[in-house]
Parts: sequence; structure tokens; C-alpha cells
Amino acid sequence: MPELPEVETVRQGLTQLVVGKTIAKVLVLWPKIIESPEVSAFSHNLVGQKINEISRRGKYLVFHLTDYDLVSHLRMEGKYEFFSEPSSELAAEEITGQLTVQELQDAFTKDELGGFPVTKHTHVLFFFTDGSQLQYHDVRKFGRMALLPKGTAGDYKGIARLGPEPTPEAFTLKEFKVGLLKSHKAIKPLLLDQHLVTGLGNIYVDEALWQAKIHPEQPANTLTDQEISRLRLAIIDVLKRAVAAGGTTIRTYLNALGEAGKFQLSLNVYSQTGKPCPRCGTPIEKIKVAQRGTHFCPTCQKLHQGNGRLVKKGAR
DNA sequence: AATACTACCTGCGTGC
DNA sequence: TGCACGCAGGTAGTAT
Repeated sequence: MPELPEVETVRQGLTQLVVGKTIAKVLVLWPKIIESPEVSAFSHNLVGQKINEISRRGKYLVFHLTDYDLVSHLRMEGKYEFFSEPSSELAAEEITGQLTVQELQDAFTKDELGGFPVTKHTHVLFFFTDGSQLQYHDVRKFGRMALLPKGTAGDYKGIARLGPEPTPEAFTLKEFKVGLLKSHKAIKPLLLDQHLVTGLGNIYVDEALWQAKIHPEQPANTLTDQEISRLRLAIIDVLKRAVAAGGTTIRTYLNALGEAGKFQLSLNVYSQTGKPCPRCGTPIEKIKVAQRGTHFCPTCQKLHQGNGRLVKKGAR
């Protein structure tokens, strides 16, 4: 679920909560979350590792440990939850309430859990030497973790192919323009694939396109110079404002401290179907673009013909 | 190579 | 009430 602003907010919370702590034990309850190495090595290698720093690249979190980089992607529903100490009564209640006896026996014993509450959506437990615990929760189980040699997170497949961070320095107009003009794709799915710039997801791409007054289905290579320039600034601005607001909570997102974001109060189009466009009053429409729900203003964001450059057939 | 579609999962709201 | 279906802050793998 989270896009860059939510991941950055999680990173800040986690930094407060677990930097400086040393891992005493790791339990993996849903093995598919661990991409590499195999689960037994993953758990074993983490014992004794200290968390020195937590950074972010695009929507990826990187835990910098004594001897490893731990890469974590939350995908749609991943969350971290921190417990400063065990609470055995709660644990017993939640276990019996949420897990079948079969599941419980298959996965672990109550003793192993050390008195921490676990639900059927709890998939990875990091026990720290000071008695606290960090849990990874994920209702849809799409999130992934990989434990890599120290200093190699940047070579990890998903991270290596990311475009620049959405800052004025890294995300240059020149490179953005070159990338856009090479693609016939609709602008929205092109921005979602993280190659030209990283960090946008379904909420912020709709917001940025609205801010730049560009139709989500406008072919990338037909954008005018003015539109490209506006779009770049809109992307940088929207993501920056959303980080400052602690992200957007529409349905389920909470940061590592269990708090909701505030950017939903500033949304202009996402989840605003039927409400008046804040610029012109036209009701916001919802359509489907590249299988994703897409919100836009049909008056402010018009599809248009080419940009004056040579346009190949098919662009409209 | 570039683009499009599907799989991966679970829960929730809607309409019959 | 039950059930089928569509939808959800994402990405990777597989077709075309």
C-alpha cells in the first residue's frame, strides 16, 4: 500500500524505535515473505546483528546491520509494529482468537513467541536483546525481505533498476524529458513503473497529474515542454508535501508508531470521485487506466494531440 | 525491446 | 444471511 511518503514515515518511526538494538532471535511464520537467503539462513544470520541505521530508496527500506543489509518492501499492506515488552495475557487471547490450533502448532509454540501478541497477519518477529520486539505484519502477504551482504543493497535487483529520487537535484528535467519522449505509453503507467523517477504509486501519480493538468492517458511522447516541466515540479512537490504530512491514510496505512497520516486531507482527486475539482468545480471522474483506478478532472486534464515534434501514428 | 496482462493474497463493500 | 464479484498506497514474471 505505501508509496514513498508512507515508507519514509515508517523509516523515521523505525529509526526512533529500533536503531541501536541487537537482534537476539528471529521467527519467520510465513516463509514466502523471505526472498533470500532460505529462511533458516535468514533467521540464523540475523542473530547478534545490530541495527546501525535505517535508510530508504524509493519504496524500499534498508536496515543497515553489523554485517548485512536487510532490504524490506511493504508492497500493498506491509506494516511494522513495535512492542517494548511482552504482554502474556494479550498474547494468549490473541493466539486462540486469531489462529487455529493447527496453524499454531504448525508454525511455533507459545513458548517460542515469548509472550508477544501474534495474529494470523504477523509473519516475521525480530526479538531484541533488551526484551523488545519488532513484528512485520502483512494482510495480503505481498511484502518481501532479503538479507544481503553489507553494502550491497544498491545492487539488489529491485533497487538497482530504480530511477532517481524525486528531488530537484536527482530528478533532472533533462533526463526526465529524454525518458518521456522515448515512450509511447500512457503517462500514468509510465510513472508507476519507477524507471524515470521513483516513489510514485496510485495515489500520488493521480495527484501529480492533476496538479500538472495532464490527462493520465496522454502518451508520454506527446507531452509538451511546458507539461514536462510542470509535471516534474508537481511530482517533487506532491511527494514532499505528503512526506511532511506523514503520508496518506485512506484505508489501512499506519506508520511504525501506529499513527495515521494526514495527507488525505490534502487530496485533490484520489478517492474524490464525484466531488468538485478544487480548481474548476467539474466533478472528479474515476476511470481505469492500465488496470488501476484513476481519478482526474475531465475539464482541467484534457487529452490533446502531439507536441509539435514528430509524432508517430497511434498517439492521440 | 517495449508494452500488456496476470499472479501473488486477504478482507471488505455491494448487489442479487 | 449467503454468495459472487469487484476492488484495494505494488511489483515481478510471463506472454505478445
